[in-house]
Amino acid sequence: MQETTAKEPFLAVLRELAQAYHAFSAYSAAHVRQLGLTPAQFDVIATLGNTQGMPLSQLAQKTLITKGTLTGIIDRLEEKGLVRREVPVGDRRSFLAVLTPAGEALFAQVFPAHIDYLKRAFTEGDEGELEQVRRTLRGLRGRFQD
Amino acid sequence: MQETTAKEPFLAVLRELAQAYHAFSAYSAAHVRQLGLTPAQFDVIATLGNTQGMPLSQLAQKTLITKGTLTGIIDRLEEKGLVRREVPVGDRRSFLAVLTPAGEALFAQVFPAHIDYLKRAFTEGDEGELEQVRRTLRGLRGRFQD
DNA sequence: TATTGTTATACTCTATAACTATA
DNA sequence: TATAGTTATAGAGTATAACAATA
Repeated sequence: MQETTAKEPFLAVLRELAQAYHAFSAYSAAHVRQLGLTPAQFDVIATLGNTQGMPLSQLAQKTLITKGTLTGIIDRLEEKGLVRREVPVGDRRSFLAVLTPAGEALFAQVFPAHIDYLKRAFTEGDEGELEQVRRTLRGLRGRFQD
Repeated sequence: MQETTAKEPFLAVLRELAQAYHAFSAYSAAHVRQLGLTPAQFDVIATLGNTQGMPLSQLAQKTLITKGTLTGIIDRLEEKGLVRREVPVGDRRSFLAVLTPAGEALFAQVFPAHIDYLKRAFTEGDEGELEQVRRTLRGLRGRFQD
């Protein structure tokens, strides 16, 4: 996926996709780590924010983290006192992952700050253009998973 | 980066970027692992293919892998007999990473197959569209690193 | 039997920084 | 001093499969 050739335009697209994602990741992670969280941990906090909690299965779906890995991430967030497991009524096979008060406080404090940080990369007011970019990416994703 | 709000269209874009990349990664990695390589190892093999080898520093740049990690990856590829380190004339601080004959054979065998595999996601003949997608991604990347 | 999540194993990759050898 | 790469440390994510509890 390294050499861009005129013969394989789709390779150039994939390389750009990887590089765009990498650039975004590095940009975002630099900020997240200052908060003492890994990107995956931040993702979980951000996903649980403003919810009543959700089953680990649903959390795994939303964060794109596999269930085995998620167990470890939730463990570490529990150690930090940011998340707790709650047994939902009606199905004792599962747990809800829920933000603790400390987790909610952290979310309220750092999530908007992170959004602002990300937003700095989008200074110009290109509204309709963003919608077009979003559609383009949606289409690209669809090629690999539909 | 989970909830898409009309108020923050750029968040929707970033979420799509993450999901598009994730979908592509999963699609590609499923094939790569069948070859007994990790995605990072495949990336190195693919980058070294059809070259005379290159300094680890350059390889790190191209693959987006940091130099510390690259040391370990090259070590494992050396153990597999696919890559060797070569001391270039004129600068004994560095090494060239070079495919061994076995590495070249593997490259010749699996690289085109992988390209074909990836290509299956791009069945329609949308030539000019791909160029547009590439430009869109290039622009998105630029927001985070320029 | 199927589902949810945990555990175990064994690797692989990551970031960071200190370190060695060479330039 | 600066550069190329290695090493050390510590943590985090991956795949896979077996497992327990519940449905």
